[in-house]
Amino acid sequence: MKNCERLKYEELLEAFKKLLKENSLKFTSQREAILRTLYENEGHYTPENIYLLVKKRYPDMNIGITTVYRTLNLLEENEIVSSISFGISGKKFELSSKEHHDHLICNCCGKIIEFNDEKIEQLQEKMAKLHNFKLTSHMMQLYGICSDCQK
Amino acid sequence: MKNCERLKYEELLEAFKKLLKENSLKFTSQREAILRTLYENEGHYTPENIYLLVKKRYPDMNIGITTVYRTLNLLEENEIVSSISFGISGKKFELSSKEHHDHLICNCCGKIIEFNDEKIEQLQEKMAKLHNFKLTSHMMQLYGICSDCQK
DNA sequence: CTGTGTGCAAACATTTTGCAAGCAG
DNA sequence: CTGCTTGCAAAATGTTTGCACACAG
Repeated sequence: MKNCERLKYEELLEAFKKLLKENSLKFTSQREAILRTLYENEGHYTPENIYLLVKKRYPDMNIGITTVYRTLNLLEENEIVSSISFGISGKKFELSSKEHHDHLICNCCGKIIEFNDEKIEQLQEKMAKLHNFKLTSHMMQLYGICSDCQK
Repeated sequence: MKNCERLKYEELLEAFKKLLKENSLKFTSQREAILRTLYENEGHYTPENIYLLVKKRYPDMNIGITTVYRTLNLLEENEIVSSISFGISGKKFELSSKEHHDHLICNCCGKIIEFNDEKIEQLQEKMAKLHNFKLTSHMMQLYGICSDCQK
């Protein structure tokens, strides 16, 4: 796990606590467990995935999948995680990093590669302007066969 | 409805019949009703939407939502329709046109505008190449507030 | 006739909601 | 203490499957 460029966990946690306080919400062990699990497992997960990861990481914690859904929605509303719905079954969530990125998805093994291209971003802005849209967000997915699966 | 640039319905129908014949499948009134409904209603619809449109257009036809799902899957496998899953609840389908396009989606009223930008397409190809992906398809969605909703 | 297609009901899968008890502040 | 949170079960959605009958070829 590369730590150099990433937000430290403590900073993330503080941001979360601040957010909770501002909204008169409570800091609970379940909420922290979900946040930490997302932090420790970089990648894209379904609520079910995350639920299982939390149970594995905290075998003694009593947690229900309902809480995972509720917490993910809370985190998404506050842009701490972001979600993306790929073709099949449900949304997948990941921790938002500071940097926006797009996804390259292998049809064969499901691998997801993230990338970012400044020129594409600029063109997207241009297209929005052309249609008088005030852009709030965007996502792009490229589907294909990754180099491993081409062999 | 602009007919000038579009495939005539008869051509679409012939292509569908050909496809059915090649796979030893049968041409039924329900299948035609769904195809025609998609043709007559440009736009992006959920299976439920399409089911209701078909019932409205063919009040005397006995049709179940199951058939709509099965037919949409059949049409999608054969690339006569394509689907896209937006954030909320389920896939939406539309007739495939010859031209690939991307989507500009209003967060407020749900309006969908289609567009295409050759430069973006080229950059997408470039990104795929950079990661040794063999590209099969891609989709891009820009979310924002449309000009009407900004008022 | 044969085998595919259909509608219905039931099964599934995923996500949300109602509720009584638990716990953070 | 107060009221937000939780887990559970049930409900609500969205989609697929099993089956007996219908019908296209």
